[in-house]
Amino acid sequence: MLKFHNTLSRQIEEFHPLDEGKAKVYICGPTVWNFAHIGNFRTFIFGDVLHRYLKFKGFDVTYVMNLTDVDDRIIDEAANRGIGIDEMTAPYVVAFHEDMAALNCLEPDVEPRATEHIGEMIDIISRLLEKGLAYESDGSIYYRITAFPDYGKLSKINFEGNIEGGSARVDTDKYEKEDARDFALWKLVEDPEATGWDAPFGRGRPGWHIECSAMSMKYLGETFDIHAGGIDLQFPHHENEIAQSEGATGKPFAKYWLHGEFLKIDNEKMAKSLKNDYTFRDILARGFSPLAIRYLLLSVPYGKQLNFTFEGLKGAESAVERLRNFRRLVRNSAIEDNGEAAAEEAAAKALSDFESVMDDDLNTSQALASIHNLVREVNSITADRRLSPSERDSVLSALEKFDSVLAIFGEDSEEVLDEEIDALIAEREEARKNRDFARADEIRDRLAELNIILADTKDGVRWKRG
RNA sequence: GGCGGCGUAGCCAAGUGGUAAGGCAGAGGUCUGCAAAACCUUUAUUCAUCGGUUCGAUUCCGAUCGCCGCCUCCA
Repeated sequence: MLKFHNTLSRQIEEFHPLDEGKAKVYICGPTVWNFAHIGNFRTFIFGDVLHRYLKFKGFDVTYVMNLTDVDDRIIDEAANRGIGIDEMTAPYVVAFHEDMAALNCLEPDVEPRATEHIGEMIDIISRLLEKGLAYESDGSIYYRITAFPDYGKLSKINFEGNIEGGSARVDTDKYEKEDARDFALWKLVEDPEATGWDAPFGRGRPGWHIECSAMSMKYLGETFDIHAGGIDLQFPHHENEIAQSEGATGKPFAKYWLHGEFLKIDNEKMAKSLKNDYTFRDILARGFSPLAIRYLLLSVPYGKQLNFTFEGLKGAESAVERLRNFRRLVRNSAIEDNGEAAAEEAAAKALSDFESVMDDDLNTSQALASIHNLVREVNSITADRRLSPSERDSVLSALEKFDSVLAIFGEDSEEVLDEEIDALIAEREEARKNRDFARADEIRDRLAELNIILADTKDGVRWKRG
């Protein structure tokens, strides 16, 4: 039974989420105005694991990730350059897709953009106006928080202490708002030259939060299962989404809220000023593989801060390589119909461990441990004897299942023996038999230049591409 | 000022009221012509500090120190 530890979900136990075999998931995606940094990808990779695990559990999943392309920074920069918003964001959208693909993330079922859902946003704002949950002031539209008593239940924010405490910066001067906490749903654009959209309540631009209410409900319904995103979005973004959506529909919005915690870099916060806000591309340029990056980002459960270091990334690289070697060795291992089943039992145990820890709020840390345990056990077995056919099949099948969720093994390059390589290996074997080790090593070096790494085992010569 | 999280071996870290997963790195060994890979053994009487509750706490409570986050459209 899949459980999440989010506090809000515990408060709404009357829900029976995921009980109809369907899972509807919305995750707040990137603002497509630059290359996303590695911290963003932690959240997106966690979202991907959620997506994959729900499928693993047999749910019919609808996974929606939005691309935020309505943002004053984007709109104004596009206007400065005299190009459209789409043209402005296109390179970053392409880059984002490339990065996500490199990180083995499944494509979302829907990837809606804010610019294409202005009409839906206007509809929600109109409903809020009708219900008295929104009001017009100086041509802009604001949400009336005093009319939504549940406000603050997600982030458990205490406004009284906050505001009286003196450190909360709520700009009361800028607009004529009824309450300092009220937020913009629609921002009036007075300059006819400036980019804006027409609405019954005036020409303007949508507030930041309304897009996610509009797009999530359009594709998933007024009540859906899981809403995910980075922890920083919890307040005010997600709090405001709840207020807008539940205010407009009168129905519960998302049943579960999952927030990806922040990354620390070398135990410091990630910040532009510290110059440690690496993009995925920066890290690739340092020679690390996407698989290792994915592995490292999954090595700590999503709800905990993760200390990202390049030393840790090297470790992840080794760990991934070990897993890949293991799969290759099992796949190529000689088998023997010996009726043994110890490895089969280990595989079954590992799978059941994997599922029970993943069920517990997606504990990827322990999920990885269950895989490593299997590796160690099967390696011990194969050191002594050959696997039985059913042992080998069950181990390979378990690995496939693990990887359908974690996606850390990567593609297995089919080891088709080129005739040239084949001939060289045969020649080397001949040389070794004749104890002409100089020649044997020469051939091994030659193959190494071709990026072929040899391994002599008692079952014959193995090779892999380096 | 308000709210929340964290502090576990050299490093990254999981976890639990009953006596510490996993990975990386290190050390020794097996195997090998040498390597590589793999395997075995090995690294925390101890989980920031000080008190309290308990038969028993790393795990619960309180205090202290340190770090991080949200309250600023930064994942």
